[in-house]
Amino acid sequence: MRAPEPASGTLIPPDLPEAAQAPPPAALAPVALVGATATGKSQAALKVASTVPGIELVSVDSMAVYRGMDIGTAKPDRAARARVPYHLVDLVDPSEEFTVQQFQAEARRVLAAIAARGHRALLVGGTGLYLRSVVDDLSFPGTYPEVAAALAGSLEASGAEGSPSWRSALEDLHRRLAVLDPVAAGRVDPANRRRLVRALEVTIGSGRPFSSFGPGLNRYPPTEVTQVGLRHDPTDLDRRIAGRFDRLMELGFLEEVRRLAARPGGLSRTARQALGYRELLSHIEEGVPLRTAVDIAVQRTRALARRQSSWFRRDPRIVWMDGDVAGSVAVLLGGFPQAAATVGE
RNA sequence: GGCGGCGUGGCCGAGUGGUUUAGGCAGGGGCCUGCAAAGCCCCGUACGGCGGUUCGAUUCCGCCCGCCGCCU
Repeated sequence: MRAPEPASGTLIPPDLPEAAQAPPPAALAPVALVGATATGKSQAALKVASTVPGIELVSVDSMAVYRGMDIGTAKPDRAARARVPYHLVDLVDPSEEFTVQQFQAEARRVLAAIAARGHRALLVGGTGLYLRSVVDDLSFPGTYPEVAAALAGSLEASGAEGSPSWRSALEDLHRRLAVLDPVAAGRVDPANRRRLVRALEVTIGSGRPFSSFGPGLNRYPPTEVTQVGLRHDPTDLDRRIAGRFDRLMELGFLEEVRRLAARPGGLSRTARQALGYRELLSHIEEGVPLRTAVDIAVQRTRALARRQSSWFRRDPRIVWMDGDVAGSVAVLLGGFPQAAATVGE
């Protein structure tokens, strides 16, 4: 009898979804478990990792990379992480900025190490772009801060954000991109300042069209990574989200945010946009009523879940399952139903 | 009981006697190669009820209903 395993007779669904019957991927190729927030991915992954030998978990979560942001990101606790290798969490200090680029580099390193050990990686997480960066081995163009600053500066100088002159300046930028890189211009929404500036930054900075760095994200080439999507009834998921937030508050989420905010470096631009942190920060720093902050956080989390579902839904390579996926994933990873069932007894 | 005010789409909230019937939030859909738990785009003919005035009423008048305030 193993202490951490709750009694469960449903570890293995009687019918294995198609994924389990699909041609087996390369022996050691990673498997990914994806889905919206609060869907139970991490729990399922931990379950799998504790039943199938040689599995190492790799988090694919843009916010769990920050040290000290534990409660709000619902990181597995110390005990769980002691039992199962859990990578790509606690990579940087919350006062530092972090981007896909770094994530990808770390992921490559970790995945190589896992393979070298003869182990198998189970990627778990809900940050779509981060996952794509490893699944599709995207190559990100570099960054050209001076160019970006100049572009941003010209926009700022044109007037207040949203003003007519500002809008026309934005249109000018899009026209400029259309000349330098028509393909990219076609992909970037003229109103999306951030994407627009980025495409221009790369094109001008590198001297190569932004679009030449990749086909875009709406191409889904074959990959050796088997991706399993965990789906949930939307109403049920909303309930889980609200319930989970209450639980996080009870665990001392507010205190965690206070502590982080009080640190010398505070929270970086990227770290402070984490859901829950952002809203709780508005309570701490701007006096927004706690109740309001919490309500907003829950609402925004629902919105996030929708965006995540929408993102993953588009990827035709993902095999969807609902309910208890741990058993199926275990099989996929080479575990045996009997073994898992025995542990679950 | 009297007097006054209010009653707008799920919520908040402008407004007008008659071209496209504000806006915000929530909700739904979609997008995306360096902030991605972020960012961006699209989607809503609603004016409490019944009469009246009017060529035409959500907007004016009357009554009714409901809410709020004050008075007795």
